[in-house]
Amino acid sequence: MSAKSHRSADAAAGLSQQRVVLEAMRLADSEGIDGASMRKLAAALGAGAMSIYHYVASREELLDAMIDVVFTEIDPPPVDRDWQSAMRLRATSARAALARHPWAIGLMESRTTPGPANLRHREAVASCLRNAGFSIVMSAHATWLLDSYVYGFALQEASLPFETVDELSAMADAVYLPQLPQEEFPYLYESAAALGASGYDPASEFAFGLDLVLAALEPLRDSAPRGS
Amino acid sequence: MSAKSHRSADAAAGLSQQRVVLEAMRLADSEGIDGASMRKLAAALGAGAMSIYHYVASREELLDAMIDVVFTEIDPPPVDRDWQSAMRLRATSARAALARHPWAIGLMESRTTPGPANLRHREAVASCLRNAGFSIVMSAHATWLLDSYVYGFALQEASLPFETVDELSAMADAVYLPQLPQEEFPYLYESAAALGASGYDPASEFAFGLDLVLAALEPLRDSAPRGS
DNA sequence: TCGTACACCGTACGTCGTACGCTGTACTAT
DNA sequence: ATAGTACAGCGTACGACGTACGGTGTACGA
Repeated sequence: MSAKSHRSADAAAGLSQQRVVLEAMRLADSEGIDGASMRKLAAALGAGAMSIYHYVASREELLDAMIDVVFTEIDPPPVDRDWQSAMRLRATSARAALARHPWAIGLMESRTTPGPANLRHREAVASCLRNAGFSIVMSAHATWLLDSYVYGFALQEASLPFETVDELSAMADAVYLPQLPQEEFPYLYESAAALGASGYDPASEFAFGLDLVLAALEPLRDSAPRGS
Repeated sequence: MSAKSHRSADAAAGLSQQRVVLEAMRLADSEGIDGASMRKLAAALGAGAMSIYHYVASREELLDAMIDVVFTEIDPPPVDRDWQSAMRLRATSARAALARHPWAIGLMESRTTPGPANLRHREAVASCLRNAGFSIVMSAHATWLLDSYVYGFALQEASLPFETVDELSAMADAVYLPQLPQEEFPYLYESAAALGASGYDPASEFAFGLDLVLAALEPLRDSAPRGS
């Protein structure tokens, strides 16, 4: 018996807001967001259901905290790089984080108040763009555009019915193609056939659109700002 | 008493898969997706909770059907226009539909099998791009990019804490700005201040990124395909 | 007249979030 | 040593949820 626990099951005694939120994320990652119910979360922590409410005011607040941890995991754009590679690094990191935590995407829709990590991250992005010579409104445009792309890509990626490239090829050939009446959907069919044949990599698909957007944004900077 | 109803409360007697799904959408639009529970839906239809299961196998299937109706509301790219305006129309229509039905965005993440309207829509998009001279893989790239932008924009728009432009100005000045420590978040602050001053229109914000992406895609078509 | 199919419903089970009030421990002031 | 107070955690209970199961009345063909 550990010195700390004063009664019954200890289970690495001593909860904390951190431990609660992290365990909730672990559960949501592996079981889906419904797997992270208050009761199951408590059980996973070796505690009673109501104990959680000492560290989190409500389920809503827990979800907000989980989202903010996700933002913690997204690298801000590094300051010592040209703006394109800086933003590319941040976007890539964001996609990875959202792929790791697919439940976060669906959550963003209902949740409106940004947490501190979220704010810090946005500040870093705004700083990067402004210092690269974008005007205030241009920075806002660029942020909307880039964020839309990242979130939308993550959303689509999360709704793909497979996890790995091999699974795709297998599924495309075995399930998808036979179900697609070729006469009714000729273009979808040719596309699915090509995909099944060539394999498919979400990471490089993501890079394609990202580079295209970054390049299109480049000429919208003010000429000769300060650094970079 | 209408001739059709054989017992008790009629409530425009005669359910149907259509009526069920549309009422569910109406409820979700006005009360959020949680407002469209099976019981509340049944109540709104003047029926008992279990009656719904005669038209829909499960809640999951109901949600799938709702999503497919949303795709019904998105105009496919018209065939008689150049590819850019065709795709612009479709994207604009998609944004509008998703703004009308914000619950649909969060749903896409969990739901993997596309309904018939979804398939028809994707086919029309693929057809438009292929006929505009994009190669098979280029069409796929363009679709991913454009869809990512549309979905991501809708996701961000749905998580905005206000509905109208006036609300934004009011909120920016009254709530947002005072909460943002100017020393800690100088760039966010200047951005919020500019937004509060100038007003903000989601529709034109959407158009900005969309036009930029469409223009960036233009040179990726094969030279001299067939029409257009 | 009977039988069968259909449309619909009531009840019940297990789950959920959480309000409320109770425990036992630790620490502080006397 | 004693009393008081704060903290951490729990048990129970309530109303909502999705839905399995087994009705029950009406309509209609034979």
